[in-house]
Amino acid sequence: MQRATLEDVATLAGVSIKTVSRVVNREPNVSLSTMERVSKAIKSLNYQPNLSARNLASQRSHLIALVYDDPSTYQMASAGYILEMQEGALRACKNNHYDLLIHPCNYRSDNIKQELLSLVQQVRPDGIILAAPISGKSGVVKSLLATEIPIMLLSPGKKFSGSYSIATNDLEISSTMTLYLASIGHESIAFVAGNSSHRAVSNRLLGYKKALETLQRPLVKNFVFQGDNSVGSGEEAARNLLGLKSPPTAIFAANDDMAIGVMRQARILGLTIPDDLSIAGFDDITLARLVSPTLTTVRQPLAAMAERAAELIMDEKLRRECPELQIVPAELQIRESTRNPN
Amino acid sequence: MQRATLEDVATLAGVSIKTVSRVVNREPNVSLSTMERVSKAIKSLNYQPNLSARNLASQRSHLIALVYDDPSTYQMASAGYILEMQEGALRACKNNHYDLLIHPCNYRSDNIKQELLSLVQQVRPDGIILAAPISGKSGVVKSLLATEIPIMLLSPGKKFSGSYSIATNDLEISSTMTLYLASIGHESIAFVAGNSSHRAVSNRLLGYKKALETLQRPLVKNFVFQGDNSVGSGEEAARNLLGLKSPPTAIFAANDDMAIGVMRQARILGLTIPDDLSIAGFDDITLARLVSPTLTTVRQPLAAMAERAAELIMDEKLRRECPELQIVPAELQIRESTRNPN
DNA sequence: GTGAAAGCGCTAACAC
DNA sequence: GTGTTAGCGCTTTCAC
Repeated sequence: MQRATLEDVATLAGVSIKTVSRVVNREPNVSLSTMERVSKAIKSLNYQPNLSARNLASQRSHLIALVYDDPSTYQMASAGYILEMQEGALRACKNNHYDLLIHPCNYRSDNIKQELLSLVQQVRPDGIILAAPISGKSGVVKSLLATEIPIMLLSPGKKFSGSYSIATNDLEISSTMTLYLASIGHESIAFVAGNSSHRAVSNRLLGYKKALETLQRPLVKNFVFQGDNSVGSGEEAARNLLGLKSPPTAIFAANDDMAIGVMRQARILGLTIPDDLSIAGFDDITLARLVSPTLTTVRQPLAAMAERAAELIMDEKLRRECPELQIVPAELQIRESTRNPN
Repeated sequence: MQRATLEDVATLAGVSIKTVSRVVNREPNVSLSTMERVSKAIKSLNYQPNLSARNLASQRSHLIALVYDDPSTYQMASAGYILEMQEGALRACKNNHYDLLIHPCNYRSDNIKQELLSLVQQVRPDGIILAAPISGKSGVVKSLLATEIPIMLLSPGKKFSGSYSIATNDLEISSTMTLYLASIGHESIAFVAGNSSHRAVSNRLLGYKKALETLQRPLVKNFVFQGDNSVGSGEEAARNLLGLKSPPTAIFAANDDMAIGVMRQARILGLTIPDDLSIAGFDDITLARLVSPTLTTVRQPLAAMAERAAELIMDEKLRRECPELQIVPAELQIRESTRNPN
């Protein structure tokens, strides 16, 4: 199939290629009649602009690169996350005739910087979206900033001026979850903290603490268990917290994996969820809806965040008008694993 | 950051751009000494070829498009599949300096044909991988064939000459699974058939039948329940099959969702899995390893299939030498949900 | 309102 | 071995 070019269209419509280009790009200064003539020619030849040619001439690729930690190195636990981000980014792309290029890369790899630099310089995406935890790697972000394409950081560990950060209100929503547990009658609420290397995760502990302050309750040291984000550490937390002489009636874990560990261990200890113990998590992983009882948790609007990121890349005006840090609020997902105590 | 061009490198190395081009593309006819000089210049300028320019000139984009049914329309049940395909395709891409562009689209949409045609004509990927069930849509495949880029079909419903198909041995492996169940002592094995619109799924029923022939057992009509690939139809199948006056001791479902439905319903009926009933599925979805007991199933090597597809796109020679239909064998995943009866 | 001409950075075909 | 010359199909600048 021979694809039509601007010139073919121009010849057929009896105008210059520039005029056709104007019509294609919806630029002003075309009379209605010629526009119609050109439109007809475009349709009859089934003309489609060649992206490469357009990119070469205009220095835009109509491509967005989405970069995240390679799930295969993580045993696909993060499948839901990744698809959600892809979905959000794609939604924005489809509305704007952009395409999405995905580029998982190993967080731990040393040459990730070089790898992304190559990606940017060769493919020349119009912007790049970095998902956590890569969005927190200073070296990577900094070297990318030098390429002068818009850098979007999803839930970054820190702020990098020159780039845009899109994050959730981890602290506030964690506070809200804690307050929710209190509101349904829990007097003693424990917290399983996560690996503090991710800034977002440590903010969750701060949210828990803030809620206690709001409630004018003391922070009981024994009620905060330091986990490491793994299911195993959730189990350990449960053994520890439920072994206290006055155990909590609710446990809020900084991520779903740990919450599921808590759930599993609580059941081994003979407790019924949520009758004997309420459990809440954070992240809303796929499994959260599949365990029984289903897990009360916090849902990060990852799709919305990625969509926003993509929109900002595609719209320079929007970008200039918005702050470098934007918050997309998370939401409580109240399910079966929490209810009033006793 | 100003990116270097071939010309910059040529100037610095004191050669023509063609020579630099030769070095970059590892073409022959460059003396060792000039090659070294050029290499040095490339490094010092951190030269990276501009893909758009290369594409425009050479008619290759170093881009592969992966097209699949949009998971958001399916509630993300297929998350595992998609990531596996992406992973496989990406693995091949990384080895060859290609990039991957993903393009989910709604299977049911009417203008999917036009949408993919636009994708191909605008982005000009060097090839396109169509996942099932889109790989079975005649109209789509045919119109894509006209674009003359390599079309790779993953587990297609039919064969389309001119395109390449990469499939698993659904029939044989289903037979193998049935034989396996027989081999551990099951005398009566029921089958839950899936929606026959997908050719692969109906092949599974044929495999079951073939195994019965091999075993010289009669095909009991009541032992084949027609489901629709959903968990709900699995539950229905269980109610039906286990309500028979001589119920089967093993149930093999044509996909994991239905197997999980069977499992759920069997438990409601008071049966213990696998003591009272063995259950096997097909697909090895993420959930298969998460349910308890873990589900015996068949694993399609989706990553390997996608990888192979990508390799064929990137290597024309390979493509010419291989048959249009290639089989990548599936594997039994024996887990906890099957054991000897009684 | 419209068009001519000059590139964007690269590859291809052909000299030398 | 190496260089020269045309483009690839589009946008951009500027003239009309």
